[in-house]
Amino acid sequence: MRLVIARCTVDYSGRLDAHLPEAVRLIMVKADGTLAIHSDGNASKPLNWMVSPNVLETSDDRWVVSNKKGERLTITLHEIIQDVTHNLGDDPGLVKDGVEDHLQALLADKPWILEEGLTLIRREFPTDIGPVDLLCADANGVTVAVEVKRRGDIDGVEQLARYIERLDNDSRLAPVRGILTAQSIAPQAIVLAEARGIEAVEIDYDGLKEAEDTELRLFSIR
Amino acid sequence: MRLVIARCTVDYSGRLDAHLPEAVRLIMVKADGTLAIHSDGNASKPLNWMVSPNVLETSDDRWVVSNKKGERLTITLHEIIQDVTHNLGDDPGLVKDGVEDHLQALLADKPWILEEGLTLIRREFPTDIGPVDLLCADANGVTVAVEVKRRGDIDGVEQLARYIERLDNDSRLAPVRGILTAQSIAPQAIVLAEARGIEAVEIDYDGLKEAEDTELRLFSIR
DNA sequence: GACTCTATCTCGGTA
DNA sequence: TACCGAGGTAGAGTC
Repeated sequence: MRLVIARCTVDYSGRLDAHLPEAVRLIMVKADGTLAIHSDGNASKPLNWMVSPNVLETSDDRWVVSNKKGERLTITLHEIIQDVTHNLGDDPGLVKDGVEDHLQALLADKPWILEEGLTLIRREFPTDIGPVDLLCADANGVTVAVEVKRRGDIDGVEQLARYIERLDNDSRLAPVRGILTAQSIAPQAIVLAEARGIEAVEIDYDGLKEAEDTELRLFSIR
Repeated sequence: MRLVIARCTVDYSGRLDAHLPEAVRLIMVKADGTLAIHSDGNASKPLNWMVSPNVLETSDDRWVVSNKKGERLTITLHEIIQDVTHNLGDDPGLVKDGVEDHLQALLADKPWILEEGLTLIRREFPTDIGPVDLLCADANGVTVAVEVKRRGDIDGVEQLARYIERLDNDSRLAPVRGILTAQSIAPQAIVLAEARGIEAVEIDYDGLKEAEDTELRLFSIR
């Protein structure tokens, strides 16, 4: 990683046009070529950037970064205050927990947590307006579309309602019920879900994970 | 701005839980307290971060950043390789061109680009669920609600459908047609728009800008 | 402060 | 590769 502190002006032309007047900024160049220009205040995001893959051409006072899509970032250097390079090496990467995907995987594995007798037909069931998180069948064989969210909001209810509308057009699936499930569901979302005939089910992710671990300890050797 | 290159491990607990194993990384601390941790590759985004306002407590080998919302970032420093601080000063900020607002302004000026005979009634026409980008009348005097996006997605169709539903309640405006317009429109959005009786119109912003410039050259002295 | 909407969103997944 | 949805979205504007 190369870190340059410099007084510079910047022009970007690509998905939009943007210009940065002369000021002192940090220019960060990562090992893969990703370049970012940061100011000191009022934003965690860079002012300007160009992600890898790209081509960087440098002369004494001008850097030009361009990519295949025809985007171009031009940095004019007026004064270089510091210029250091460090080899950071590979990063083992981030370990995340508690996101929607884990919830979905967990519920795909054990749909009966949501409702007794519920069985999985397919995860990410495709429709022409996007995939339904989980398509299931209830104890009576009725199709159930399940939308999994980390947090249940009005958007999630709307999204599920759209899917149900689509699925109901398929005579092999109709009629279709809906369940919105999340770790916590906003009161407004519960109201809207009721109005739409959709069930809202809060689940305890941490509790489930624990149960999962217990089960693993019971049924497998680790 | 303070730049620390250090071998470190990081734990974040807040909107999710995340952990970074030991590795050499860049820790960037901006003047406003915003902190970001970058690796050297494969991402323009920081691995972990905490935006201002926050509180940073530092000891020799441990930094703890926390905020009011109960989020907490813990950095354990195993080896500090470099630690520099620069005062960058205020940044004059970014000048942009080509975003949704420009499209809207352009279409407000020349609504007939979308459909022959279309005239503007009002830009940002208020409803009780938010403003309609452009309210127009077609060649037959029928009200047309126009939603302008840089990119047309399902959300935009829903948004426009909600506005139309609202406007149709106003006997002075009903019946109301809808046009979703964007530089590019997703296939799913086109499907949903058709199902909702909404037209989807792609427009060429660059071409229009050029036409604009030509027109300016023809009709004004610059 | 809470809500809404845009974004050079970024990022990961899948067809 | 392109498209699509999620995000600790961030950030800006409005109420």
